[in-house]
Amino acid sequence: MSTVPDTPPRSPKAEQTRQSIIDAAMRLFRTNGYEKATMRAIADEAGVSIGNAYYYFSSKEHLIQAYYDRINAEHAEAAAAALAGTTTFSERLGAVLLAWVDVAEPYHEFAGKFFKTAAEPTSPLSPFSSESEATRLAAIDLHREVIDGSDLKLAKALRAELPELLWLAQMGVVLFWVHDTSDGQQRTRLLVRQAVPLIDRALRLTRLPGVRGLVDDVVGLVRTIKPKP
Amino acid sequence: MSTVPDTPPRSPKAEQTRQSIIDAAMRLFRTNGYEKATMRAIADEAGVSIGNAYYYFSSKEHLIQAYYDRINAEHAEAAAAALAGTTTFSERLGAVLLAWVDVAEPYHEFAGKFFKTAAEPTSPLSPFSSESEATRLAAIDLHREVIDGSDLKLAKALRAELPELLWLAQMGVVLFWVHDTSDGQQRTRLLVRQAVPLIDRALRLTRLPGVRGLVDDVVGLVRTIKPKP
DNA sequence: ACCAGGAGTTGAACACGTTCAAGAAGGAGC
DNA sequence: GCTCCTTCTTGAACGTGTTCAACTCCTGGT
Repeated sequence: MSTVPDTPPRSPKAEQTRQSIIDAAMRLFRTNGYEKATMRAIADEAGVSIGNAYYYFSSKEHLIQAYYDRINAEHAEAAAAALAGTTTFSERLGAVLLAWVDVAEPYHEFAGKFFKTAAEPTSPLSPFSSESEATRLAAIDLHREVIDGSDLKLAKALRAELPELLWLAQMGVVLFWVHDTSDGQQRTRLLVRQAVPLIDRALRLTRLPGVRGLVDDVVGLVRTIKPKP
Repeated sequence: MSTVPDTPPRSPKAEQTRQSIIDAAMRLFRTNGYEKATMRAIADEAGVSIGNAYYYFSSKEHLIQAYYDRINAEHAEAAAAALAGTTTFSERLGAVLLAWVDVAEPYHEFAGKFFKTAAEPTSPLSPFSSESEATRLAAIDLHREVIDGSDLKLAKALRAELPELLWLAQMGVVLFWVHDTSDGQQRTRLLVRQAVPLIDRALRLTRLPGVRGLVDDVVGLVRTIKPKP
């Protein structure tokens, strides 16, 4: 769930300091927003020196990662709860996506700033970066669970790639969400509610004679394009 | 084509200074990269003071806009040339997308920095922003031309929305491209070459009995979700 | 010619993220 | 106790993007 710490914890004391810095950062991000929460202010709030904050987190961006992890952890929990008792694919996918919108809602205000940072390919916060691999794989696994616990019948090849594709779709939802200025991000919820049944129908169509070959080729393309061999 | 300048030009002299700053920035971005090209260095190269550079461009990010405009202008030209003489949809779409990759190649190194700026929803550089509407509409029109000049036969509703959807696909290519670290962005070119025929096939499948209803609903969803009325 | 007022220009100053040389604290082996 | 080494901690200092009060220059009106 949690990504690899910047520096491996050595003593309990050190781990405690590490946590207090994260807590301070969380508090200030929430109350003051991203820009106002300077490294000096965070270090101050945590009762340590600036240099010490940098001893544990090699950059401000790395500090934000803790924030990301928290959202992801909350989502994993909320999604698990929402998945319990649902069996249809539509219900399950919708539950997971809407759970994310719910969990992320309090963070929407600064989400733009976070997004900006995460968008840069070299940033450790990028959803495609190696630093966030653990988080990414966990999220993909969640979608695998969505599929496995459902009634969906698919060709083996597609079934194998689908979790990653659904995760990509989720990233699309996030992109839409970040730009969504509607009250309570209603438009994003509308998008999810309407798109999910369509995805369901589309997936069930993949077994159609004329469509099948195309799907195989799409899967082949995905495999060609995916991360380095 | 060109977006609104940060400050409206007053005197010819001022416009000249403005241009010399852009030129200096271009030169330093190319030779030194984004971070090394400091505002002080740019101002120095342009023969003006730091404060003066900020008089014309309210931030370093705003300087990038000039780059954005240049890429778009070059692409429009290259795409028009590449489209001449092609008739099949695959050829035409591929030509436009590959032309973009070609045009953008020299800028790939610091594209991540540009992307970071453009990712923030409130940024005028965001491809979804109202400030970049003119550029966006021009790009969408380019895709309309791709379709209109081709042999593709589609339902009217889909045909109407397709240019925007293709533009969205192009944004997806850009996203992939930004993260593509392969030599000369070969992987992006591979993606385009392989994905284009698949898009072609998928579009031709939309007339299939079982698929048709789904496509109609997707078009309906797109219309529901699109920008505010 | 003069003036008023806006356009254009300047560089010192500010706050920020980050680095680093220096030191303090802690523990393992003796 | 002492020594040595690693872990942990410090704050001054650096370079950056950006701001701003003050300045000069230019232009139109009289």
